[in-house]
Amino acid sequence: MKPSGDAKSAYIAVATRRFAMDGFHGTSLSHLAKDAGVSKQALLHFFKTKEALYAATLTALAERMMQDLVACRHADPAQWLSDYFTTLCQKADTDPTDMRLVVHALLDSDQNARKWPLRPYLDELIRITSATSGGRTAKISVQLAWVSQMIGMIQYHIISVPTVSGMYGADTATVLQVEMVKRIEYAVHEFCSN
Amino acid sequence: MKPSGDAKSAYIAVATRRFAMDGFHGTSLSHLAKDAGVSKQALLHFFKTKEALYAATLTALAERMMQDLVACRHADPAQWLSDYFTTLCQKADTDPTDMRLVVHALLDSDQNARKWPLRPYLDELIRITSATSGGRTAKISVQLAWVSQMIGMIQYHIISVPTVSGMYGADTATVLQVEMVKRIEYAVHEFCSN
DNA sequence: ATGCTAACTTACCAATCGGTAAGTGGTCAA
DNA sequence: TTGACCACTTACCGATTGGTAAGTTAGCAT
Repeated sequence: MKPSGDAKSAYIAVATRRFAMDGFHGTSLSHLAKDAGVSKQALLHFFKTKEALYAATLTALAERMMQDLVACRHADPAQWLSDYFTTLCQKADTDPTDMRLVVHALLDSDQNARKWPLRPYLDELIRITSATSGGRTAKISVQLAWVSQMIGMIQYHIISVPTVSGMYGADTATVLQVEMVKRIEYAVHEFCSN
Repeated sequence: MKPSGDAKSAYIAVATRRFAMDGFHGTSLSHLAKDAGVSKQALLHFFKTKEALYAATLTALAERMMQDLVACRHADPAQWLSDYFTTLCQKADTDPTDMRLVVHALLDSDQNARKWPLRPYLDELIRITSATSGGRTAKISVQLAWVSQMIGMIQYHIISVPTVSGMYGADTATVLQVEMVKRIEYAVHEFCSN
């Protein structure tokens, strides 16, 4: 018998991929079970409801994003932000799972009262921003606005690239990616240096 | 008996609201029928499948967005863009339906081969951008990248405002809105003037 | 009056949904 | 050896899903 933690996190990994692709309502427990190679009651053994499993994937997502952010730590906060946003954009380009999951969760979030697990991640981003020479002068709400504009640009870029490059040709995908990285670096420089 | 066109477009209006709120998979024909005050077979009489009804809402959405864009026509293309993006942002702030529908459609679009109806809208935006003094020099793909960055910022802003202002307090919503409009004007000026 | 068609309705269908109940087989401490 | 526990399975449940079939009703041209 496998140890408990392994199976549980394996189920979360499977659920993460499915929920990111098809959203909460587009994913059924049967599909998840088939993906994981077990019966669907194996999932319900660890997570009492489908909602609970979804919440667990969102919690894991939040931890992952926070770890990625901390992993880019740099003495210069502006460099930290620039590095983080750039690597986030590039990693998401090869695996858009996490970004899709965030956007799906955003679209679902306002009707049910599920608590939003990305608050510490946003708080940390604001903290870094407020440590830059340019961001120091701005109010917290303005920093929040800037931060959510940045991650919004990146996340939207990721979910729209397949469709847009499907319209205008596959070679446009690389242009979109390059332009996004350029805009990130420019925006960080413009906002974070006085 | 009502004329045909009225009922059909009324059903599309109902479906637009529901699909925008809950997405394709989160919306059932029964819910739509209850919203419209008819039996669900009334919907299936006009639209043979749920997918067909969804496609019709997306087509109507595309026409609406194109009309809104054309309605902002201005002699100066940069002013045109600035006006359009700003009014789009403000109208969507009071009624996020269309923006939510676009994002839902984006998340659904890459797996099935449904044709994307917003191509003419994007083309028109690129055409306007290429008419500005600053945009004239850029390649088409770069203009496409900039345009999709702009509408991405706006659409993501709209779908994230409820959640973010739910986290940081209701009064942050106005700050987010004001900062978004400021960023739009700045970005248009920066990209469109040489 | 009659027949045609458009716009529906009621009745029904197999399939699938999330979830419950009751085991089954293996591991491990006592 | 026993009994508890854990990870899981099979069997099953009522509700809901998208969709079909067969009417029903109203307007309208002939």
